[in-house]
Amino acid sequence: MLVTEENSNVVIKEAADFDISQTFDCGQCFRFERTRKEPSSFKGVALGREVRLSQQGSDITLYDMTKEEFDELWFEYFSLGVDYGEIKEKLSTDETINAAIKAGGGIRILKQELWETLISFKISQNNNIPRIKKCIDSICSHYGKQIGEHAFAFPCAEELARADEDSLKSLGLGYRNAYICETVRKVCGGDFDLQELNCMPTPEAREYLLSLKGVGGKVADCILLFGMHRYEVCPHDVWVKRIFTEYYKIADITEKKGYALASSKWGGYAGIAQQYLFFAQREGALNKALPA
DNA sequence: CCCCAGGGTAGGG
DNA sequence: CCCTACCATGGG
Repeated sequence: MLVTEENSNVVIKEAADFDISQTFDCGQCFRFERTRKEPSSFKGVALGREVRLSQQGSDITLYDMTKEEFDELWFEYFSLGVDYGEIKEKLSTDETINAAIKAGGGIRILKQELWETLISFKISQNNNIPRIKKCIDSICSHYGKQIGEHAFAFPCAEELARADEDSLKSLGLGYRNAYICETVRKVCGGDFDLQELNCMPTPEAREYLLSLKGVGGKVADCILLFGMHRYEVCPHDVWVKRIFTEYYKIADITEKKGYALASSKWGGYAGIAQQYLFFAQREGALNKALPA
């Protein structure tokens, strides 16, 4: 991988194990939209900034960016210091996961902001991805700082606290509105500390997250994986349940059984395995795979 | 009218 | 520990 600055853009050459389409379409983030199919191009907001990027082969261009900014923010955001080749090799233990890696091996787990991840995945419960995106966009355009002509940053807790519950509810959050308001109050009042959360060992961090209304096991795991890079955490969602049942022939999957199975099969990278499987299953790429 | 969506809560065994 | 009704909202 070689990173250079050319004509006010940053260019990553020969980026290994990185496909921006797979990375943005695997359901880990909700604020990037495709602008062109070929070459694959995306536009979105992260870390309080509007980003445009495109990919041709293994080369990726980030527009209107300096090398300094890339080094400071985006190298970590895209997890470019993580060796996914090595991870995939360790995960490659049966036909099903191999098929998933073949389909989504360019996924990188982004290092998203913890606060945004927390609120975003509270919204995700019993909801679909297009509508989750719509809710988050609406929250940002109403309460976030404007950072571009049509771009708004994700609002911090204090900014969200200015919204009364009725105004927030009008954004289509449904019953999740009350959960979000409670978390906003706790964070603003110092009763929930994100810095502290970030420093906790994973089991304690999970328990701490579960103390928030509207955060159950699955949402907590998404926050641990996508906002804190706890790669051993395997979010136990409906798609993974189906995969365990259909391809690994485990009947009556409960949350507990799912965690135990994921941990024994994929160990410290169970969360990354889950991303490959989730993506591949949604793309229909597991159909031809043999049962494990 | 139904079902589903990257589920969680409350309440009961 | 497990099971279930219910929870707003929108799309198919």
